Amino acid sequence: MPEIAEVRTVAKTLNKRIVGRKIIGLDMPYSKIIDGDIDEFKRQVIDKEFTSIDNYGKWLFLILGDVTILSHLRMEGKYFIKPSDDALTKHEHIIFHLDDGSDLRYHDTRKFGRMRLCNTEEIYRTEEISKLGIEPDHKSLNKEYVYENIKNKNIPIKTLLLDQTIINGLGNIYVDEVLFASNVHPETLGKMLTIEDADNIVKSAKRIITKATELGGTTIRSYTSSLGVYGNYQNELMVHTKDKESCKICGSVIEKTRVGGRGTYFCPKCQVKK
DNA sequence: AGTGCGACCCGAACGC
DNA sequence: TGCGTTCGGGTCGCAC
Repeated sequence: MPEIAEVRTVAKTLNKRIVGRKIIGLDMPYSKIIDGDIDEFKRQVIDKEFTSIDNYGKWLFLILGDVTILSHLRMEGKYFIKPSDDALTKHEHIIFHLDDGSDLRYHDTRKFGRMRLCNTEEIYRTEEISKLGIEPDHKSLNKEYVYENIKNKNIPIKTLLLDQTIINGLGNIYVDEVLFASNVHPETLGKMLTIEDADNIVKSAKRIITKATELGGTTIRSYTSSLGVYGNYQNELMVHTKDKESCKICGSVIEKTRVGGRGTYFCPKCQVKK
């Protein structure tokens, strides 16, 4: 569930809370979260200090000077800061003991999240990061770029936007919102879309992600908070989670369907399939 | 190469 | 009530 706006919120909060703290110990009750050699990971992060926290799309960068932990929260990954002597809870899988008596704890009910180590100067050359597209609100994202990347695709636009290689950072919630705002039906194949559709998608994505970032992201379902921080974009949602409710624009009944195996909400009147 | 889909996970919601 | 089943959601890897 954490998409770009939520990950930015986590990065911002972690920057305030752990920069300057040194890792003095590490426990890994469920070490499969970490890709690569576990002992090497441990050896590399012990005695390092968090120098800054950043993100690119949904990827979080926990920067420890010359090495960086790439952390992907997938659906339910969360970080918490707690006193070291607090008992571990069921879904706390990776525990960083810090030099001020607190822990940074990675919590993930579904164990889908992943972490791996890389050299800080090589972040953008890693397999995970190098293939990612442009962030929705970055100035270099424009209609020509999007149009060129979708115009030959025999794939539904919803699926294309969820694949992170064109636009980086949109997930199921914001893709539904962007397509609604663009008057594009989620099942429309990439090759059916016009440059005007691409323009609408770009403009909507910029507006929606800018607003969602300002509001700290979206808090829906059981996924509530990370580090005690709640987002407020859920109050702005037009279609996502609105099955059978009336469209705020035209009054039609919002429908729920599946596109590429994902729950998809849309307005049948505002978003006509081509 | 391009495209589709199950696996990874587990708790909540749902159906009987 | 209590059980079994379905759903969800990001990404990878395999199958066609």
